Amino acid sequence: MKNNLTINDIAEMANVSKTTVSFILNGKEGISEKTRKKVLDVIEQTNYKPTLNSKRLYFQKSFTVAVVFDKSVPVFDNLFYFAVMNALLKRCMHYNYSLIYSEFSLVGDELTLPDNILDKDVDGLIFLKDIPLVLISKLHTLNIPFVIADDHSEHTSLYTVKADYQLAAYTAVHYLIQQGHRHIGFIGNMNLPAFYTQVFSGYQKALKESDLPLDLSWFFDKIQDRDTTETYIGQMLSQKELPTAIFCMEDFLAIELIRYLQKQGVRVPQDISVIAIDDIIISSQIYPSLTTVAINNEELGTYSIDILMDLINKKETHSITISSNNIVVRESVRSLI
Amino acid sequence: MKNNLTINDIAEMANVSKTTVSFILNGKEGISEKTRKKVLDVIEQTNYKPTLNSKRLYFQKSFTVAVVFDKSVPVFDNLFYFAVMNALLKRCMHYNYSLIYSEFSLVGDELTLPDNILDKDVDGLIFLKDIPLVLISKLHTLNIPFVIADDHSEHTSLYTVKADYQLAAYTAVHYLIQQGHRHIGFIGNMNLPAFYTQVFSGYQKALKESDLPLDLSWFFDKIQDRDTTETYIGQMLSQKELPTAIFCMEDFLAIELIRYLQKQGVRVPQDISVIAIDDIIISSQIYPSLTTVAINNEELGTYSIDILMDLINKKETHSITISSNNIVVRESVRSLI
DNA sequence: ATGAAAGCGCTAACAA
DNA sequence: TTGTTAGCGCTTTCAT
Repeated sequence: MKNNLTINDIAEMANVSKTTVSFILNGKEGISEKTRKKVLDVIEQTNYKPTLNSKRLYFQKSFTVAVVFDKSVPVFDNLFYFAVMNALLKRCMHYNYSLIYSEFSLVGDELTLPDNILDKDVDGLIFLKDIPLVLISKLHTLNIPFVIADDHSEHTSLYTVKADYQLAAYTAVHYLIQQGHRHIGFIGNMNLPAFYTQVFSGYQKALKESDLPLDLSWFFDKIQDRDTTETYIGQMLSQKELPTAIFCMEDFLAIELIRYLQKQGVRVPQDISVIAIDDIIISSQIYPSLTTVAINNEELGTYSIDILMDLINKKETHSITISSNNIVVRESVRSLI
Repeated sequence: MKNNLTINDIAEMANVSKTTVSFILNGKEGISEKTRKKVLDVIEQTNYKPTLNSKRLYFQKSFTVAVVFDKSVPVFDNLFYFAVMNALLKRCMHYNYSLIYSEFSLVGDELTLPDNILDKDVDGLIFLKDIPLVLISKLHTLNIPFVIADDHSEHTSLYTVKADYQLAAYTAVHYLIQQGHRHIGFIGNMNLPAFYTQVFSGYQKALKESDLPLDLSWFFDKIQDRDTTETYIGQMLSQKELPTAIFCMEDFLAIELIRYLQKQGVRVPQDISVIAIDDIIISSQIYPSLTTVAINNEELGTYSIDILMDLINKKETHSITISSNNIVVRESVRSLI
């Protein structure tokens, strides 16, 4: 039961040269059916598997890509991206690539990348969500191909897979209006300006379409963390008139909002409806479960790898934006009609 | 700016042999300070990095380990393990190993493993949670080292890192008793018999210690999925007398329980307190946030890699059980005293 | 249609 | 203390 058969062993056993074996393994032309069968028989019997390490050396490639998380982002905020990872993995397997799990950090202006990236021991990188400029330029000097999945920036020189968040926001707010809501609040943050702009524009478009005004007393776009969330929600709840529904830029904001409303004795959706964008794992697990616009993380992952493979193989390729109007109706929105 | 410097280039530039360069790179003895400095200068100037691919071939190792998820387990149930992954990654980097993200599936008796495992393109594997017997024997015939993190089985021949769930359960229930609870329900499942046994024993021990009886009308250990959860909780709520607190085997059961109780208008913790084991990410995000016994996923990950490295390097090693009595007090338990 | 031989970038036994 | 040399297991060019 020796397990370390090499191509030489197979060649010997089949009475051919290793070139022949190699040709057969790689499906090349110019081998007679007879020898092909003979060799394949030996391979079958011995259960021989060529090792990748020789190929890696010969081709100067590692046949791995890394998905690189931002270490400074709390794991909770990354929930959305864990779903993407499964799509990445699936697509990598399709290309016979391995997917390595990795992370970078940027504290102050101190950028840290793992050794396997610095040593160029990966053929390409996938980032999730916008990445800082210093990282982009570092990657350019390293000359390593990368794709940003769920990018929100407006860089046109990068390879990205984006979701259409304007459409997603429009879809969410339009749904609220359909359900009879006329007083619709907004909760968001401006951490990612381009993202904010898209979402706000979708929100605004839906309001305008139905001749609804934008009421600033229910409009909070400077949420930073849990504390500011509480402060702003507190402010909103102290108004004489409350919105009947609140649109949140991201599920995780909505989850915090719901948590806070419940804490204050406000019932969701009886008193206030809540809707958001993303459809992260836990949105279906909280009470009330969250009505939201799903972002197709399967597509996000699949296209990212496709583009990255094109880059690795020096093929022509291009960025993609996926449509995002798939509303997932759950319990957090009440119908007023 | 040619990027593909090899050890030969460095040797040439420093006027030494590549052996010398190799020795210096690997910190071997027997090189004069003078040449060492000379070579290191060249390396510094050129920013030369040896590529791993040659080493991989020479050492017949890939310098990667894979963390292998069970594909059939819903992502939500894996939330606990995503936290472990960060510890795995950190420890892998410490050993200069890459961590590849991977999965297996077992449908019926059809076991599927990814090619990079079958081709032995990883040096070792980490599994999270108990794995099926067919997989264990497959791994043995493949002759690939593996460690099971958070195993609950009683196999003594495997390398595992376990948490002390008996202690965790005892800690949780003891805490409830300390808070004045005398009527404590139990919700769990028997999917993993050994796990169940441990947890039940901890629950029982805490009750017995305070001379509290085990009331079977509040005892449900056959939870399967959401539907059975609802059924059983329904049964429990229809009793004339209710427990003041419920202990759940896992956070995710507790989260479902809370969701269901709220749906029925039962307030947590005013009407019923809830406590569990795990401390998954979302337990702090729901309302009320969940009081639970944390399992130290940092240790779980770190020790798993340590053991795996010992196995890979053919060093003597042994399984570990980590202590687990760290209670995280949040909002879901009410004090009765 | 098949084989001989060189080489990918390292490590390490052996020689000097 | 340093250099020469032979691999590690593949792919591929060039002969035959």
